[in-house]
Amino acid sequence: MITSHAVRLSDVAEAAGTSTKTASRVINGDPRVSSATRARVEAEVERLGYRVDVMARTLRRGVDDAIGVVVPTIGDPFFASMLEEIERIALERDISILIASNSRDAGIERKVIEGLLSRKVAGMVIAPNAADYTFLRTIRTPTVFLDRHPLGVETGVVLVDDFAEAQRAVSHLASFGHRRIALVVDELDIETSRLRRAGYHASIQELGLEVDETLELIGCIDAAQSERRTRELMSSPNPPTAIFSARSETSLGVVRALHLTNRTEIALVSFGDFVTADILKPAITVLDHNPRVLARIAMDRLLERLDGNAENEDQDVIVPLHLIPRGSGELPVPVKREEVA
Amino acid sequence: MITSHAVRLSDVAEAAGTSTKTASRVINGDPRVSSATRARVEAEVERLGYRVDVMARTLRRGVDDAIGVVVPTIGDPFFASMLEEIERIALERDISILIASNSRDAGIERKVIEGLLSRKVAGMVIAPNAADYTFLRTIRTPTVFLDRHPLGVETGVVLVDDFAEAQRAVSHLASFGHRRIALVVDELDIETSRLRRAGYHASIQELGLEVDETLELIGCIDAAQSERRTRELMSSPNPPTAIFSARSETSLGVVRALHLTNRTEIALVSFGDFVTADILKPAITVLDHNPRVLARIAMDRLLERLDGNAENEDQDVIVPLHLIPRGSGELPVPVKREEVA
DNA sequence: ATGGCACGTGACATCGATGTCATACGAAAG
DNA sequence: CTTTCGTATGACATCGATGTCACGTGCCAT
Repeated sequence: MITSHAVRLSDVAEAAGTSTKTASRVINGDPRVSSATRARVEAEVERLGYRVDVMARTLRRGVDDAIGVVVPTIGDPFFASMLEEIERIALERDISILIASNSRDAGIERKVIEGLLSRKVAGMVIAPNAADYTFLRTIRTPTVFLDRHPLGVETGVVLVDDFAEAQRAVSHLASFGHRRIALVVDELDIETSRLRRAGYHASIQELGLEVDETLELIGCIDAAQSERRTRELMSSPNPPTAIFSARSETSLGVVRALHLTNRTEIALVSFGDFVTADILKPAITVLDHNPRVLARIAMDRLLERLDGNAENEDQDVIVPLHLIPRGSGELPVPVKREEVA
Repeated sequence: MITSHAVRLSDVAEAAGTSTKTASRVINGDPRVSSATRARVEAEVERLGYRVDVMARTLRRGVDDAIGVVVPTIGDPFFASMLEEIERIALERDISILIASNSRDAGIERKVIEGLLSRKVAGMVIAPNAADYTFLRTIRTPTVFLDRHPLGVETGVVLVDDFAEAQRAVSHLASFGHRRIALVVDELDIETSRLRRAGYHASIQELGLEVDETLELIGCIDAAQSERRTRELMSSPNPPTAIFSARSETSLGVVRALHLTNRTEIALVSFGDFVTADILKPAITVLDHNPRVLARIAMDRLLERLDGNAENEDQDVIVPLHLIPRGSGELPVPVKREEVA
């Protein structure tokens, strides 16, 4: 209670008149302790405010009971929700999690992953950045990858069919007559970016159109970038009539650009939902890329692996998405000025 | 799979033909090592892929070099940004952070804090929940509290003047003629909720009005709650003409309710900005409660304390807010139907 | 020459908890 | 009455890194 925390297990043991080993048995729920001794030890634990030293325990055991989670950025609502869900699940099992972000920097990512490993985490959930994961090839720590395939490691991943879903989104826009459809996407060294762009290309070609590079806004790493680029594009000579934004954070920028320049007649589909998307005018049509669902599946897998079950390790899990039509994706092609005149 | 990371410092030392102690000196940058020895050790570290065992080091040293951060929820964008900023700053100093959330549960919060302590973190940044922190009274671990005063611990806190800022926000609404102003607020066991409500009361009374309890939506813990309650309120016999929402997450619910029921003529000021607040129609007037600023100041304080400097420990830091008028807070009182008729 | 000193080095104990193995005891089996 | 066995317990080594302290060497000042 009112102790400056130097209470060790040996203090408890001494106070209870037993050995540290027996006290250790008690706090670990070992049944081979007489109930009298157990009671005495438990009383002293309570009285002295004993708290196990996780460091010492982990050193001895060789493995912590916490699991590590690595995401590119915590601020991105997509990853924030994912983390929240992972934490919720972990809490149910009474295991704690160590969260680390890497600021989208491969060097930092490696450093934080090595940090987690040197902390001897029981397992890891990683939402990969662009990095090379070859250095993880030899580790034993059960690891589940989320959202993207890791370079250099052969293992199953929990993800969505980026190619097909992107293709569907673009085709959705096309079905309302759009032919000049722009793409707003993050950097192409990210697997999901490449795949979604490929899906965009597939859909364009399916329509019998040529890909117009001026309509591809590549390298939009955040909302600010994508807002700026969208504004530029919209004030160019031949702007698009529809936009496919390949990530919810870029969508925020696109939406901001369109609203602030009063171009909300432009059709838009966002890969990933975001807050207030349903109350904007028009409300934003989205592919509901739900981070909580991914997190849940990933945690199921990890917990299974922690129980020694590695059966499904090599198999991808593909989560299907729903396209939620809310208005922005169903806007028709505006009548051209020339045709009016 | 092949080599588990069993490379110890003694392995390195042996390979370099020296003692573990000297190897330890090398990896810790102790200058009292001949450059020849240093080079040999460093070569072996590289060759063997040695990585220090943080657990062992921390056990021996008695203190980890990571710092712990505790927030109520990671999903709340306010705390997410705060975490991001803290991590950014920590990264600059090359110290890692352990993030733990407590799902707004006092019991869990205590557990996670004890977990961090038993991991011997160098320091903590805590955004307090409703819990009692008396149990922290005796710890030595430098701790900075953020956003709210902790019960049971006398220490300075980095926060905003919730009372005065709330009062200002409500007075702002009143200055546009509003007299029926509703309050949407989280649970009152949270200090910030109580203070912001008190500010609301102060402003109401300043206007010479009575507080109308039916206009107080208390206990809105998330956006869903606040949306539901706002809808109820708006369809009551005598609805307000303006709303003061005391937290950015409740504001999301209010905005959703108003938009989905086409009541966007209702004035609104939000305590705390949120994404897309500036592009809604009307754009939302906010008190810019910026989590990054708080985080930066808190980290400055913590880092200072880690350097042994405890001067300002007892002093609160109060961060002034800016009220950003965007439209929703400047809407006039609509002409009443009776007066029209 | 020699005592002092700085410097590089390593043997050893230590941090706190726990795995291994041995032991003491009483009960059941022969 | 002895052997066997199960149960409760504790002595001790151990996990990996590092603090303590002592030692040996070479150099300088006396």
